[in-house]
Amino acid sequence: MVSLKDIASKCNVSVATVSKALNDHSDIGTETKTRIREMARKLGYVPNAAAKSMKTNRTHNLGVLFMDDANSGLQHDFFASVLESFKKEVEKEGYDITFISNDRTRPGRTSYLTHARYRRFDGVIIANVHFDDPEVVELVKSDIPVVTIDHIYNDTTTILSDNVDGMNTLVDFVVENGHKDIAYIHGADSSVTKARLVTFHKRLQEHGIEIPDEYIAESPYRDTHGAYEKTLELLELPNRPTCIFYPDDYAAYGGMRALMEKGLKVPDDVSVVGFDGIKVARHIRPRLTTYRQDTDGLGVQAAKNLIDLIERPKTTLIKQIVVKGRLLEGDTLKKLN
Amino acid sequence: MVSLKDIASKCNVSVATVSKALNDHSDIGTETKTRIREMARKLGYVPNAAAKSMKTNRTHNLGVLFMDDANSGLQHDFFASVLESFKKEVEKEGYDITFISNDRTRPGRTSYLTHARYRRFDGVIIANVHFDDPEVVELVKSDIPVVTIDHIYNDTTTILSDNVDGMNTLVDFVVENGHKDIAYIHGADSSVTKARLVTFHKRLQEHGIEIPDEYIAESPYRDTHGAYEKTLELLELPNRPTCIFYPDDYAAYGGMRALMEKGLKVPDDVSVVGFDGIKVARHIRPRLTTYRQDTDGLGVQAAKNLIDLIERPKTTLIKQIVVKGRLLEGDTLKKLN
DNA sequence: TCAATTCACTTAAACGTTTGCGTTCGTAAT
DNA sequence: ATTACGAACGCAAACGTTTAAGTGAATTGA
Repeated sequence: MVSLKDIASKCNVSVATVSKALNDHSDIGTETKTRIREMARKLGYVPNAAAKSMKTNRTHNLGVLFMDDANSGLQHDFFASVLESFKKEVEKEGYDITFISNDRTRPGRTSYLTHARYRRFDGVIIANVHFDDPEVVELVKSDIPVVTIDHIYNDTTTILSDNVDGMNTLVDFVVENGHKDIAYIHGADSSVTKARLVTFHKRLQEHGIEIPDEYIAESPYRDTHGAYEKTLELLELPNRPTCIFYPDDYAAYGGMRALMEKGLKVPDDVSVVGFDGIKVARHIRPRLTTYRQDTDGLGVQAAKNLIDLIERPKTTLIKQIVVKGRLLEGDTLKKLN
Repeated sequence: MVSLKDIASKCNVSVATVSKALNDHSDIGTETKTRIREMARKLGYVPNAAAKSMKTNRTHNLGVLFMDDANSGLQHDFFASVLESFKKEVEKEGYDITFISNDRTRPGRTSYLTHARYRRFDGVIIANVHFDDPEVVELVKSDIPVVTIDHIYNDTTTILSDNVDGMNTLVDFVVENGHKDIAYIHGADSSVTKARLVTFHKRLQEHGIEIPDEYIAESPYRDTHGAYEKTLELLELPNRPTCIFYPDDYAAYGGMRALMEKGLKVPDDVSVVGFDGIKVARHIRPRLTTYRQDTDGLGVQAAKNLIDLIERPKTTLIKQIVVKGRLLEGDTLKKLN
């Protein structure tokens, strides 16, 4: 690998001069600069990120931490989408991204924070984790700039998908279409779930609609089988709901399977509503009626804010940023009026 | 950040001794070792990857290059799955992964190879790119260990999904079920497409089945709309096929939409066969009959081989590794006999 | 008892950068 | 003719490691 030293000796100047020339410092003559740059190009010089980072204390590398229950990792549509747009956005500013390994079982592994320190990440984005995991908390509380997705910590910038708006939008839409008997299979306990569940009840109450307790059930996110089973239970009820909300689109497909097996048509017999707006859902019939989270917006906001936190710490304040999504009208909701 | 120097002065030993103690060299006394390690722990010492890599010329960081036509990036199911298992596998050996940025439009961007050199990746995995892109070729031809997915270069280790076996399996299955009029909407030109297409014709010929040219059409991978349109064209034919092969599962869903809109039932009127076995397909009814590529196997093989190439260059040879998938029997193929 | 060996540690150089400070020199101002 | 100054460049230290070679003391062997 050719280094500054090689260029220096070829050009009969000092290493310092080469460094300054390549970094366009003002105290190097124009003629010398071009001479040096020519030589650098000719020799195929590539700077060494490691050496540079030792002096500058900046790596231009960001850590990514994510890990969900199902261990689906990159196959998690929502997260993959957010990460993809995050990646594109930070690349514009010259940052790379590296995963913080999350294999908790490996012997000799290090904590998330230690891993982040080892690589000297300039900042970290966290999503889809157990936010009360002590290791996650340790990382969040550290001096490393952090942005979280969909979970609020004190003193940490968070990008939130607008779950309140999402649920309000869906409830309004469903009620406008004449539904009153609405069941909700919600996800496992978390701040996201709570926001949606509370909003669900609140908005329906505002519409003057009472939801019996039997209409509320819990099933993990992205668990088609769980949703399938809970749906079957709902169908046993004496007063069957006319519409079922699911924690996410995957779960909705699981529920639809249960309905089909029971000989019920969607949406003629029972309407179905998802949450997420996963890409593939647009290509499958019947198209799912759901709330599409703005994963692009989430990723871009996360990127912009993390970079601000890193590059302009004094003028950047910790904040919560809410990103709205939008209703995706499909074919799984029957108009009752 | 606490460094070796800090530990050294606290322990009244030299920096070298600390380094050796932490790396468990044999020429340090047991008592000293434990004393030093205790202190390191107490001070919260974390090694500096950059400094280490400068001396060792190894970063334990691998580059990932991928980029498809649709720019879907991480949202590409097949690739995301392969990458996920690749990631888990390399993490076992203490490697991290960093994306090689592929934003070709950014001003001041560097080539893939330059980026890889800048970060001093120990190795690189390449998938889903334009393999004839000069920049990709440059990277492949470099001295950096490379493993490619689904594309063969000379002198490069490649992990291949078994497209021949996949197509044979599908053809056999379809023929066994009595189909003779089989159309194939294949993907855009590539080595993968060619392998599948050639096998398609060959195997059918072995079964004594002749496929008219009108039954063969082209539509890009993962393009539901393209598949939709091509399907409509197929349906205009005087002798309608009884079964249609698609380039991938997404395309198959696009095709099914066309069939539904024409009032045709799947599989009663027309059978549909996909290729990929994307996760979500298992949760949607009707379940798609398809060939599930072993993305886990591909990722693991890519990881193992890349690490071999890096760590044991003299005893590792360049090879092509074929990973078989398996038939995923769904509900979209009608038994005609 | 003395040389040879082993043990436990230190020295110092090196990896490739960046950067504050110093030096040299030609030119302009006094 | 002296002083002052800016332009252009070099010096050297520093970042945090690793490692070959060196050193001194204790142990061993004959």
